[in-house]
Amino acid sequence: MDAFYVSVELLRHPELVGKPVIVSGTGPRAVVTTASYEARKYGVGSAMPASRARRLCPDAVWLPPDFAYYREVSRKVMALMRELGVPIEPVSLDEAYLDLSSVPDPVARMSDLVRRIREELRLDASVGIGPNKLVAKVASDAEKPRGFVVLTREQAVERFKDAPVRLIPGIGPKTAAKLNGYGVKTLGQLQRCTVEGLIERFGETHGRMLHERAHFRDDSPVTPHREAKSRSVETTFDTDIADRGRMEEVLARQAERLSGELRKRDLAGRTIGIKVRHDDFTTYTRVRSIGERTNDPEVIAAVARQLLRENPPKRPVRLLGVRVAGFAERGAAEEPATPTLLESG
DNA sequence: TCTGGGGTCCTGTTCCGC
DNA sequence: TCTGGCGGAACAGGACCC
Repeated sequence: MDAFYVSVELLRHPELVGKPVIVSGTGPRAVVTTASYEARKYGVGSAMPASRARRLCPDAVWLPPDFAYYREVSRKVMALMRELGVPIEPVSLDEAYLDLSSVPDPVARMSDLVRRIREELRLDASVGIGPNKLVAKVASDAEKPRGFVVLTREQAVERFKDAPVRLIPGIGPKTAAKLNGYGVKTLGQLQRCTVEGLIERFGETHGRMLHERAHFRDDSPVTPHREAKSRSVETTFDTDIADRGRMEEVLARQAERLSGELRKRDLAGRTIGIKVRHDDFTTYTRVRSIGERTNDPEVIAAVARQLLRENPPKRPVRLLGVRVAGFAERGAAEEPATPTLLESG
């Protein structure tokens, strides 16, 4: 979906159509969630500190995110997609892969889908069609907004050979900087690297992945349902806190919220963790596994508190978080009861 | 310029039991 | 009784994605 959160907001704020609109939190440490294409002209983009966005585009209209609403609209988009009757892998509220390999005329079906999304939901979408998820993903981004790009693997290799390596999902800032350090800036240059050379510099898995992706080879399946592995709640404070008692109160409240989310989904985990970010952005995490799975707010809070006491922050704290992982194995039978080892674990 | 929140996956290390 | 090797689980951190 194109600029999804902003576009959804424009449905209920039609007077803002054509204006620079930014969906973002309001605090001093907020970042931009989505910017309308008008705002992007000023250089505003996702994940940018809101303070900077405000300087770049002071006249933008600021809206706080309303994820409940976006979820509702997302469900309608996904429902239209599901009418195609093919495997669908939702990636996020605004993105999904469809396995069209069994469909006789995928281009026509996707044209229909985009038209229906536009007519019935008044929203724009971009489509990429290819022999695998990687080609489809890059193609879908290539001509946003309202893009519709169909490519073979060979066409993708040719079309993007002069693009920066960052174009490839999975090549982030660190990998791109490292590649640039070796003089590899474009996908064409990456395509000419030997797999041996990449493995030497990036390790077996990552090196091989870079080589495969440079050539737009990808055999990952469209996975309709994936089990959650962890669930977390974290908070960045408007101003740093140094008081240990206040930190423990925060952890307790987060444990309460997290417990609610877990119970809503009928999840419970054996591994409880905290995350601490100092004022200088150094971050550490600590986890502890306990004897049996839990979603009890008191138990989560007790372990979180214990972890914080055993690993006190060395500087003022800007972020605290709580996480629960280690859910039941998919399809596994209930674990036999084992004693909880809160103290010794 | 000063960096959200919610996730996944991978790697390297350490610990422990056999 | 001590030592060594091995494998799995747990843990910490980092890169990345939307």
